[in-house]
Order: sequence, then C-alpha cells, then structure tokens
Amino acid sequence: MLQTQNIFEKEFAKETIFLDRNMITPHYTPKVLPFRETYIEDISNLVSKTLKGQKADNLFIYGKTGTGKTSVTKHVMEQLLEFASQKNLPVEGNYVNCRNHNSKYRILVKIVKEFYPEENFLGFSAAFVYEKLLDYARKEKHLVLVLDEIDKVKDLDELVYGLTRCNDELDKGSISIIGISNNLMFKDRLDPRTKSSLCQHEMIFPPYNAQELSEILEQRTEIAFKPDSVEGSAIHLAAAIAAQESGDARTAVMLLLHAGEISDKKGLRKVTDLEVKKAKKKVEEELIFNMISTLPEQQQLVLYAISSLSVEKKPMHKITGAIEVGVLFSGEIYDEYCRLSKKFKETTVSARWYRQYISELEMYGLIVSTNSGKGIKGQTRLIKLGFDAEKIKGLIEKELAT
DNA sequence: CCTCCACAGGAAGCGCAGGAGT
DNA sequence: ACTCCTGCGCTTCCTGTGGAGG
Repeated sequence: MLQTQNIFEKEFAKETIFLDRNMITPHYTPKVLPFRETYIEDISNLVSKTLKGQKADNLFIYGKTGTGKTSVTKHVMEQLLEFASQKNLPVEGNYVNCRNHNSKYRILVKIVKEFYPEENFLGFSAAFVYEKLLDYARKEKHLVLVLDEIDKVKDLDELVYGLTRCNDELDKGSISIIGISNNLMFKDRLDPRTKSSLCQHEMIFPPYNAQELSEILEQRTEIAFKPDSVEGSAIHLAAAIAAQESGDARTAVMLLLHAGEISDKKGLRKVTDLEVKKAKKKVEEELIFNMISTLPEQQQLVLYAISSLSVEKKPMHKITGAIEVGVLFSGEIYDEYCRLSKKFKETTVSARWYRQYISELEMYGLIVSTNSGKGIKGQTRLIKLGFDAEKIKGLIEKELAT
C-alpha cells in the first residue's frame, strides 16, 4: 500500500465559509464597540485626569456577562496608554483578571511584576510588595489598575483599603482602580469604607437588545465570514435568540460560530436559520455541560438522582392529579440520592446540606422548584428538572465516569 | 382545635487545608 | 520548618410553617 497523501491534506483543502474564524470567537476584542460610545467617553473622561497629572477617581463597572464591560475598559486603557507614551506622559496601567489572581497578595505581585519585569516577588511579604508599588508610584507616576471579576477577590476590603491608603502616602503620583464585576449583589457585602472608595463612580452596562445584537453580528460577519455566506435572516435569528436569553453578545457570537462550523462540516456554502437553530442546541448543551462539570461531585450526584428519577417517570403515588409529570418530592430525591451515593461512594451529605445543594441547583437554573400547596401533606418542595432528563442523565454519567 | 408530619432554613460549631507570620 | 489563623464545606441542633387527620 503506498501512501500518496498526507492525512492532513484533505482537511486542509476543505472548503470553508470562514474568512477569519478568530474574528468570531468570544476571545476577540473588536476594534469598534457599537452602542457603547457614551460609556467609552465617560470612562475616558475619568481616566484622562491622569494625563493632566491628577489622580483619577475610582470606578466600579457592573453588567452581566457579554455586555462589553471588559472590551470597553480594555479599549479605553489601550488608547490611554498609547496616547501617554506618544506624549511621554507618566501614566501607566495594568489589567488583572481576579479569577486567576484571587487574593490581595497575588494581585499585588501580578501588578508589581508588570512594573519591574526583571524582578521576581513571589515569596516576599505583602508589606514589601506594597512598598515596591509605592516606590514606583512615587516617581510621579499615575497608575490605573483594572481589576476584572473583582468579586472573586477573597480579601478585597484589605486590598482596596491598602491601595487607597497608598494615595495618602503619595504626594506626587497616584493609584486609581477600575473594578469590574457581573455580580451587583457583591457590592453590599463590602465594608462601607471599601464601598465608598471603590464606588466613587459607578456604571451599569445594560444588556443588548435584539437590534443591537444584530448590528454587532453583522459587523463581525463581515470580517469573519466570506462575502454572502451568511443569510440575513440567520443573523437576525441568532440575535433574537441571544437577546431573549440574556442580551449577551458572547452567546450571540457563539451561535454564529457554531452555525458556521455546522455549515462547513456539511459542505454547505451558506449559513441559514436551520444551522443557527442547530447551533442553539449545541450552545445550550455546552453551557449545561460546563455548569455540570464544575459542580462538586456530591451535587452532581444529587442532580443525577433527580434526572434518573425523572427518567423513570415514576407515576406520582396517590397524588390527586393537577401535578405535572416529572415533578418530584424533595424527600424522595434525598432517599434516591442516599441510595446512589452508598452504591458507589461511601460519603453521604446530611439532609440539611442536601437542601443547600437543591437551592444552589435552582439558582443555576438546572432545576425548578415550587412550594407544595394543597393536596400534599406537610410542607415540602416540588422539584422539576429545567432541561431534558435523559440528556442531563447522560451528561452526568459521562462526568462521573472520569 | 390540636397534634403530627414532612419538610424549610437559620445558627452554631467542627475539622480540615492552605496561607501568613515567626 | 514551625505554629497560628482563617475561610470553607459540612454536621448538629433547632425553630418555623402549613396542610392532613383525628
């Protein structure tokens, strides 16, 4: 048998409707940000103080995922730093994602490392790193720190307190903070002093509506797909789906990306409504699967108990009608969970903690629960799966196997 | 009406892992 | 390297709630 063709030859030569696939992934930060002009202007206004040698006020930005918080902030910072270096102004900035650096110490090290790239600070005390940062700012530098996903920081109170106190010790330079979060509630848990200093200015990014999403998608389509390979109605459909679900630009983009991949796979030349609909299912599944796989093992077991009971479609014993199929009692789920956990795990959480799990699962939208009303003895919760039982059962089986 | 049932969910406390201080 | 401290996941204990049943 002689091998005439490299195995990648076929794959490489495959027709694609993408011009540049990277342009339609969620990681890509677009150059233009439609419908966010006023926010860009407002933030620029705030941070421009540093160009004039003053301290910029701290800013807190809130908005759900995919509303452009990070993109807008990054965009403004890029412009600011570019301008500063052109004019030789002593302004510097730094972006930290607090999901990866979730403590005061780690954030400080990350920041200082940026300013002293050749030195390594891991292992030094927090106080020392603080001093290093202060030293840097003392050279009449104005620093703007962007803390993305700021709600993930464990000891935020101390961090903000420390950084604002830095400003008191500085008579020339300054340090300002831009905090970004998609959780508005977290603000209330903060120390009042932290809150007032972090939230000198606040901004709320609203979700995009269907029309805005349409335009965003159209722009991206132009650079990501070959001309005329995406039908207009497909774009509108993707925008409508995303708008209805969350107003999230990220899911809108994901929808089109997957739809494009589906078309490619089938060798089609166009993306139509049909592909978008199929992509919707895929994106949904991906979301659910991601959610399930990040759940603690015990919680996965609880969900598994719910889904396998739902699959069995147990006829509701002695229930006087009026109750939907697939609705389960809190108690019977706990029994099933105990049985399952004993079957292939030895640990079983208490009933109290099981209830905690149930309410968390509800917060994630994986299940729906209602309080029992008439016709049922005592007070309990009636629980139903938020998605297809078979599918979830399958997903967890896959997850538990690993 | 009272009692029991079948839970919900708050409070306190416990053991552990990992980080800070020494 | 060592203790000390602290946050986290969890248990135990407890009080509250609303319908069923006598």
